[in-house]
Amino acid sequence: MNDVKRGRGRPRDAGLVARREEEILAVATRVFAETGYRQTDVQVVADRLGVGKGTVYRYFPTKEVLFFGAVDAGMRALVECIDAAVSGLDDPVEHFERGIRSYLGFFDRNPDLVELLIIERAEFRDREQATYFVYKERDHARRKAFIEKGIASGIIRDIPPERIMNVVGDCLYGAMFTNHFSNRRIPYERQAANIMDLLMNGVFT
Amino acid sequence: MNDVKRGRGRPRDAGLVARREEEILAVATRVFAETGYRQTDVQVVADRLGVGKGTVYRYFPTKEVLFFGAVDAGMRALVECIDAAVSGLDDPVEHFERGIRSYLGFFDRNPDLVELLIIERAEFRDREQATYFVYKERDHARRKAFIEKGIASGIIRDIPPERIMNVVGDCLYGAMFTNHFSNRRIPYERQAANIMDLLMNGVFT
Amino acid sequence: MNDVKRGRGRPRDAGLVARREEEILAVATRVFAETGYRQTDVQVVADRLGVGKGTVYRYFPTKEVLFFGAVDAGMRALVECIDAAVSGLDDPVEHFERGIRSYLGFFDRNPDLVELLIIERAEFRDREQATYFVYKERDHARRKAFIEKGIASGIIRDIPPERIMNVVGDCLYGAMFTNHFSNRRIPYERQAANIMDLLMNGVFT
Amino acid sequence: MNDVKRGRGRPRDAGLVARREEEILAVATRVFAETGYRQTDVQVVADRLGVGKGTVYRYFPTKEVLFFGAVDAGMRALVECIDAAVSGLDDPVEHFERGIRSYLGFFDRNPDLVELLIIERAEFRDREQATYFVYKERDHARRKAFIEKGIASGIIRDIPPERIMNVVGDCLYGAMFTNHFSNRRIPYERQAANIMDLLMNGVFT
DNA sequence: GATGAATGAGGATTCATTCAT
DNA sequence: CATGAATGAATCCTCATTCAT
Repeated sequence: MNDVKRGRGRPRDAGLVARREEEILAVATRVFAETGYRQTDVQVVADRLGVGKGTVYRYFPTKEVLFFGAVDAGMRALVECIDAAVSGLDDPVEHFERGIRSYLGFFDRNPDLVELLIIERAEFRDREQATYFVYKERDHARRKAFIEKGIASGIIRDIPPERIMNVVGDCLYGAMFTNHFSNRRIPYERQAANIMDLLMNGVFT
Repeated sequence: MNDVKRGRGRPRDAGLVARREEEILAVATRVFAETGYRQTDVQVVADRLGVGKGTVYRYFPTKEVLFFGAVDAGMRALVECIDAAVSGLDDPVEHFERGIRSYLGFFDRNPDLVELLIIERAEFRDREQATYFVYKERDHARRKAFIEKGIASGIIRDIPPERIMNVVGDCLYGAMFTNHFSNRRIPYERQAANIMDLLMNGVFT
Repeated sequence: MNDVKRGRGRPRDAGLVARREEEILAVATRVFAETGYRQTDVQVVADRLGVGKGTVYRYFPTKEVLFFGAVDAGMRALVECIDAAVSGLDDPVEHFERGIRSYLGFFDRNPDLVELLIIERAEFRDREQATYFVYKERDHARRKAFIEKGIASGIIRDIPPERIMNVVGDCLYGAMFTNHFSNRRIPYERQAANIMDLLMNGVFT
Repeated sequence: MNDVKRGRGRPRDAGLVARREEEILAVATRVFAETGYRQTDVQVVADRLGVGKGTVYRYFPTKEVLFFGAVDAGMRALVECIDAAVSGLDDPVEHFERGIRSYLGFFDRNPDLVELLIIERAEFRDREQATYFVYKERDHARRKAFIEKGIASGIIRDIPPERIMNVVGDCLYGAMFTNHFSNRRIPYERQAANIMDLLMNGVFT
């Protein structure tokens, strides 16, 4: 942690800064999710942290940066969670289900992130791409390769991978929002199983 | 002073009121979708209509009422569109596909409503239920009966109707948002066909 | 009523106009007293009358004129009431008491006028003189002569008439406001008697 | 993050806050008295103070709070003034006169408070009790006891104390308003003497 | 004459951001 | 470094008045 050349004065403690940032982001996530973007007063974030407003501004130069910091932290955590869940799984079916389950489980435990995603789209209409889709795209190639491998091994039907990715992706995205918005209370494991059931067996006889 | 009923003076024109309301809602839908709720100045709506701000307030007493008027008009149109598309269809499979297709087609032609739905959820976090789900719930029994009939006639697999409704509903909701947010440009007829394909045949072999 | 030269068209019915004006003033008095000047919407006055807003404006060209019309009507009624009560009374003491009693009685029956007087002063700070004092001054000479006569006849103490007029006037003005503002519920006859008692016998032994 | 108590950063200066509040109230009193409540733009108060409008709102969260702050400060000062004038006086007659004189003197020096009292009643018609009467009532018992003592010692006539308090109270209240509204320019010492004269000797012979 | 549709000036309040202490 | 006092741009809504019908 101290490999960097010592400058003059008190050395920066990068770890401290990082910890502070995390604390702030955690509180900001809560407050934004509760109150919305516009309605959130940075003062409230500061109050909840027990620090002065100026301190928050020291770590995040604008409210917007603070907000996107929170969204980003949430999305990073989501990706980590899913990666951890599917890493090392060889069976495509199992991989599929674990991925779905961890996605739903994550949002079940982190409803604030759902709010943040909605808020982001509502407030920052003009951004090229919403953060969610940035992360989604980043992983696109990997997921595609996974599907192609499943097709090659004869486990997945030989149809355009994009078609599968789209439908499954939409289904999860929709489930995540619907769970949160309509207060639907299916345990996420069962919900994942239900989705898998339809993906395996279809709707019709 | 009590002969108001005689109808002296300028008569009220109920038709005028209705027409005005529609015009205003149409413009408001555009402006809210472009600008967001908070960022939208009612003055801008008035300007685009070429009327004074007071006039807008004559018809819609608050900005919030105006906004919900727009959302509601949009949802009513959606419901009408789908109803028209599936009315008189007996074959469950055809009914299913037509429903999906008209849903996707409607939002494809009315991207502003997608924005409005997002904005509503982001700004009016505390509402009991978002308008979309109010409308969805209103139709719940009918859709369920439809599925049950399909099961009874052996065309739809004999699994809990709710499970099908949830997965299909989430899939469409997710598709609608994803199309709009990630600027996905699949023709809606093909997208409907893709979804139907997976619902009929599943993902796996 | 028709002595004026007939003009062309339907002759003006001065009586009708006057009656209409009175009706409007009566309602306006109520509404202003209830709601205050600024907060009063002329539309509300019109609504309560069951006429269009334009009609009110036909009779009173501005809200301000309407308000002062109401105040003036009230003050005219007060003066009439007191005049009627004291006319023909020769005994100064009785005259005094009757005047006080009718003043208090009038405001007791017309609390709206109290509000109007307050409102006038609060809203029209810059007027040369509030209506109440215009009317008061108009009667000044007569009251002074009355006191002087009482002094001359040895019934009233020989002190400057102004002193008596001031103290008694202030006492009544204060009583009128205080009755209304602090919801004091002494019957006005008794209150008049109490005031007379102190004016006759003083406070101290 | 929890060491706020250590007092890092710019310390709060309680004295500064109090001083600021006083300054603001002083200016607000002037402006409200000049302009009225509704007509007063808080911006004007800020301008006269040479600060931003936001600063005024820092200290007084709404215009209404600001207004009542001004009224209250005025009434507090009145009470203090009278208390100081009569403290330590044993002779009831002297006490009486000093009280009256200091009341009239105070309002003579503080005409803005007269305006504020009127404005309060005109704008806040629906309040349980106007500030003036709140303060008056607060002192009721003390004044009553004073009168009763005077009666017991044979200096004040043995009549219901309330009667005396009412008449004298109304007389002062009316004098205060009348002085201000009709621009009456009697020196307050003489006015107090005049009132005392009538209270001692009555009007009639 | 009567009506009510249209207008737009006017004013309270919030809150992101800066910067002196 | 940390703080919080100060700022002012931004925006909703009301309502007197006008005038076409």
